[in-house]
Amino acid sequence: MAIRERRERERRDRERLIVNAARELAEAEGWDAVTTRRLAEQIEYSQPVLYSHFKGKDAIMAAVALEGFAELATLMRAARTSAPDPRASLAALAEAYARFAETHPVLYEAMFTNAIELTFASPQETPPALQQGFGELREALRPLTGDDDLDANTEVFWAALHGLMTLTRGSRLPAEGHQHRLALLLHRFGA
Amino acid sequence: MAIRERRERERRDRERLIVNAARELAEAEGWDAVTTRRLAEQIEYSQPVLYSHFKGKDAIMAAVALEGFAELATLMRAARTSAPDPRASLAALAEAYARFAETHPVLYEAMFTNAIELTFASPQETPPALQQGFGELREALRPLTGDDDLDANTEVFWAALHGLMTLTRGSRLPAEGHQHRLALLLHRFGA
DNA sequence: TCTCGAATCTAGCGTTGCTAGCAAGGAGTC
DNA sequence: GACTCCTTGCTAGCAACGCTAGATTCGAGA
Repeated sequence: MAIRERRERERRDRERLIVNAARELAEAEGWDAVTTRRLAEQIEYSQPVLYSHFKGKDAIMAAVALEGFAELATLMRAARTSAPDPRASLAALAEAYARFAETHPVLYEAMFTNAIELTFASPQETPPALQQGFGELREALRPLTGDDDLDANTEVFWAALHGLMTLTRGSRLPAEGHQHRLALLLHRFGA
Repeated sequence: MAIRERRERERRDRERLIVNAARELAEAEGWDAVTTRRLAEQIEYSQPVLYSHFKGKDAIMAAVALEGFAELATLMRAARTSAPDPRASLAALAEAYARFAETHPVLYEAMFTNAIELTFASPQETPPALQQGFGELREALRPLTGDDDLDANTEVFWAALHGLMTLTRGSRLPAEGHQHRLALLLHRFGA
């Protein structure tokens, strides 16, 4: 009985080990450096062990992405709730979002560019961390845009934020005017 | 003398052959299916020939992307100039942009998600087709936002448009409310 | 007709994600 | 306490990838 529990615990630990190794490797050298061989070496197990935990490399990346969603949601919540008024609230949230994308580019990439494994915009299947993140955005916008079309407005604001970050990261936009662009966007949404 | 010219002409033809094959293959089966082996087979030459034309696979994708920028710029110009007034102009342009991203998802991916080879936002190095596309957006916005911060406003509008398209394409946003979100964005920018 | 250089191919390197099939070792049964 | 059996993890290898070195063919110019 207790043996089974120990095994399950060890298994969970090893799964965390894999996800952590993948994240660290990606943050240090980019996703291209995250190969199944290097991951296996890192966790000191053989390659096939990875496949007893995850369906494939994509699933490992999805697990890392999920971690990212949870962290982003926490950051957004903190930013939103610690601001004195609705305008500052939205500004702080956008700032937190931007900072997250800047300081964790590799994580952001896994969350929004790769990893199509995760389901979005479906109340049943969308991971809670993702729904929570969207919820933070929505609640920050509510006082400024009203309840009409709140979801759609949230989606548009999020898309704009996301567009700014991806285009800047891929040097499609100069890093220079970043803060200014963020301010313009906030202005358009009433903050 | 004339022999040299013929050779150069044949070489250009073959380069076009490569780019066309890459684009067709990508549009038919996605970028993952575009391998140097399949490309070589398609153009009925051996693999190394590809490398006498392009530095590598990335450069071939960049060439396809460049084609996409030219087509997108043309479409945007047509949309912008054929509308009766500034508001309709911006709406038509956004509509054209969205339709392009929807009907050429693979091309759009090469232009904005992959292919970091191209230089953006640099007057000297940025390809003309790209500058022209940005120019269309700017001129469509000018009557509505004024000349203050026109470039930055254009960048924000473009980022929002881009964000909407990428998030929708990766099913991060439901396909359902797409038109509605587009309308909301236009409304925020005065159209 | 011969020579030389350019153009093109064959063959192969190192790496990738992933898997089949074998060996070890502990859990449960008599 | 000995014996199955099943789980667990490993070794080895497959097919495919981007890319390149070196051999080979072929045609232009002397």
